[in-house]
Amino acid sequence: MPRQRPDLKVITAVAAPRPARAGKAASLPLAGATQRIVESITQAIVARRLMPGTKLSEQKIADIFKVSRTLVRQALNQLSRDRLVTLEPARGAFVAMPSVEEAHQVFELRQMIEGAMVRRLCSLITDAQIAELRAHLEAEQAAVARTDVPGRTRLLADFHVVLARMMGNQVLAQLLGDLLSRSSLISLMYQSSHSAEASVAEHVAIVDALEKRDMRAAVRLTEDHLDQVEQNLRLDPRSPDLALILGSE
Amino acid sequence: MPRQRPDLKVITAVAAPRPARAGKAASLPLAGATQRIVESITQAIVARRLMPGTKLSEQKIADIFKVSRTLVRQALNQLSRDRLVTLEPARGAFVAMPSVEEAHQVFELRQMIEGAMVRRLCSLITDAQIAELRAHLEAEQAAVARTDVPGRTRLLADFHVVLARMMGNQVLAQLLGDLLSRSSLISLMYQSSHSAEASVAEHVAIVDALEKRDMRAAVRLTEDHLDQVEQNLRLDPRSPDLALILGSE
DNA sequence: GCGGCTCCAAGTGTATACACTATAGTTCAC
DNA sequence: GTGAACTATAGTGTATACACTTGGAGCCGC
Repeated sequence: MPRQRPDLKVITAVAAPRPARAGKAASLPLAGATQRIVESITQAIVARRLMPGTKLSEQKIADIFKVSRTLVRQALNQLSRDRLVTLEPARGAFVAMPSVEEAHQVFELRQMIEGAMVRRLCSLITDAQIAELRAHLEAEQAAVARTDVPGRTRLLADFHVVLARMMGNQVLAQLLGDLLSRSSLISLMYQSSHSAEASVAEHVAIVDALEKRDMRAAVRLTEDHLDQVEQNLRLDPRSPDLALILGSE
Repeated sequence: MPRQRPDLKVITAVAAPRPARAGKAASLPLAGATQRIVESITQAIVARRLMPGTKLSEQKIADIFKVSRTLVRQALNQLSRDRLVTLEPARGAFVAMPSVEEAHQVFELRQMIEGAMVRRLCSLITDAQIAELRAHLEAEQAAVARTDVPGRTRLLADFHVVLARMMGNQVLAQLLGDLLSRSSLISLMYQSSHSAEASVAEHVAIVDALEKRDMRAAVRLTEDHLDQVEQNLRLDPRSPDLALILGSE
């Protein structure tokens, strides 16, 4: 059972050996090394390879990435601001364990933002963008059909980011990206029972409403979708995840 | 003319000489020293004591706060994530100079979030909270009356944070706090011509609508208010702020 | 035998040292 | 005299060293 203890090897130290950046600073690799670590750990958390509560030892991570603790600390600080890891003074960094309250607040905020987003999108969206969404939905369905769990998880989250990008608002897109990472961690904490099929169906309904430019319906469907996702988390009883808390050492 | 070159002394290195923290960790001074630096610089920017484009030399800041560059770098990294400072590789940290595009996106996002916030607040707000808002409005009016520019600027921004806090959603409150810091920097960049009196009047109108639980009006007034603030920025022509760009060295 | 204390190891928090990049000042060639 | 190349300096980027806190194993006292 090679999955017993959540070992840090799961971080995988990124496959891409530095894309040799085309011109000078292609997109925004401002702090190359640190950013690579942040993205690897973020990926590991979102892809459910790092469990909440797992300790992130600075030296171990430094060894994995072949850098000094300095850069690892920078990365952990960034992740701490994203609320994906918690820093306990003089104790170390741990994969965050969002509280029930925090989970609720994140979903409430998403509902507010995505509701407003879809409302505006109804007036702005182009036919080409509708087509892009349809293509995305097909990818979702395909991933569900072949029971590609990591792929479908990513695609289901990406749907929301794609919508954000269509607003042409980078500030919004980045914010929603952060919230989705947090949501992913929350779903892992409180094992979601919301079936992937249902999510896909709800996404389809939203796109249908967008295509018809039915603002009222699109907003309602978006809010309902997020309600569904939240309602299907196991937050109600006081069984926040005993197995996780105890299992994480 | 002691205001010629934007010297870093304006940071003022915080007055409180370490409150000797009562018990052990009073509220949440997780990373005491670093956080102190972040807050001092944030305050300096929001209070318009640091101009956009000002270089933030690591060693100078380290000397001011009597710490090593290590902690200063941590602070600058955090500020960079808040988009209050820009890090240029191998060149240093500078107070951010948000683009016109970014300014627009920030205000659009605020409109989405605050609109949704006020909509929900209409159903949730209590009479006591209305009273609290009235008290805040009086403070705003008082600051305007005595032409207390720093005070009124802070109070006008705080109004929005107070609304966020009334939602009882800390994630929302922190996000809006960050967006308001960015907005403050934007207002400084593109010298707002929106009079403080007008802002106060618009705030009053919003509270009036909240008191009547008139959801439609409250949302519209909130969105209009943010439109007004944005429209009164000098973004339209291509005079982004030549004086600032050239004046900042 | 059980509870508390002391001492030790592991790991974080901060400071310092060193390498390398960018900028400005100077010099040289044309 | 102007412009380009070179050099020197200042400042950032990363690594390493050291101080201190935490958690635990072992020991002693009760």
